[in-house]
Amino acid sequence: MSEQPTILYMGTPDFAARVLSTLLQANFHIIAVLSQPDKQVGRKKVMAPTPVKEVALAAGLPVLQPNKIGDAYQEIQDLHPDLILTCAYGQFVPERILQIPGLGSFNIHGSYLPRLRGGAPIHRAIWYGEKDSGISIIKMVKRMDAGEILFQEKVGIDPEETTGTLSEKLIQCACALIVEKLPLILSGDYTCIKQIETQVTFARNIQKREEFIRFNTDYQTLYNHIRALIPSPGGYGIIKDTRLKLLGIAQSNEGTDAKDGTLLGLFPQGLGVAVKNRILYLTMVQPAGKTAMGAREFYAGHGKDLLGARFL
RNA sequence: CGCGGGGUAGAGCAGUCUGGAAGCUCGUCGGGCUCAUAACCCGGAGGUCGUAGGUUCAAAUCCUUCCCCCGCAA
Repeated sequence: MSEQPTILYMGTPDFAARVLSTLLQANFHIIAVLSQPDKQVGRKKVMAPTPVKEVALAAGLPVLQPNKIGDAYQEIQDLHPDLILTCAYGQFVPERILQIPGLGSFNIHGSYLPRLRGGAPIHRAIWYGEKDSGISIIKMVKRMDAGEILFQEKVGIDPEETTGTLSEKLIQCACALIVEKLPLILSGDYTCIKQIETQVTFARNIQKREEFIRFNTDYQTLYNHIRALIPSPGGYGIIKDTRLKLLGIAQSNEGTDAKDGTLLGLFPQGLGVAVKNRILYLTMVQPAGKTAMGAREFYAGHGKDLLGARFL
């Protein structure tokens, strides 16, 4: 047991927590975990541990949460990790830290690199209408997600995929891949492939203002935009001064003469909205101040006021 | 003390300002109509109006307590 190389794991959100759980279950020798600092969450200002921290604490692992990772340089060095593994940590890791472990520093990234480097690869994959994405295990270098690729695996994206469903697929892929390949990495049994720079694309983090959905855009673009934000952070449209989160949608081929954004009524498939002379169905919706509800429920309470009204 | 919306029938809402018989759209149950229906018609069941107290002849409605849910912002 103690002969195994030691691993320092760095991660923050649920995605990284699931991977950590899997690694622990597979008995890899993780000696400590780095995660983003706890932050106040919600209206009550409750300090919430990050998902990775929760898993780590449950496993009895020490957790470091420096505001700036550089602040923890000494502690990291004192841990003498043989290897650093990151997965959606949320901070840029400086070179001097990457160089600490003898076996190197590696990152699990939620895209098929070199496509979609950056912080929101899952959201962007759907937003950009990609047909597939994947998981890549790469060497960490100075530039974000630019290191050489050790292993990667593709994951298909269905036409009706959302960020939620794709995340689940990618998590499972990541868990399987890292459990299979980590032993090879620990033993140095791998080859590196340089990323082809001409094929690089970027997946910037989602900005607040990108959560606002306008209904006067191209049908497919709008559809991709909305499903990319499901379930989180959730895109919203504005109709009659009311903010409506759009949490479930479906395409259709049915036509309509109504202007873009017109709420056509309740159909078996959901609330019909006109977009470029085609109907888009809203199946799950959340008015500001309310809990999420299905199309039928929303229509029961608000239908008569909003029939014929238009989203901006 | 960050800003704000809300808790009324199984669901979603109106009613609260200007106290005075519990309403709307659905669902559900029963019946009818139709070649047919997540269509239409008729009828029924179902609510101590979040909690606790106060004011009043009378409280969903006014005052106060507490609990819970959510949007924004961070």
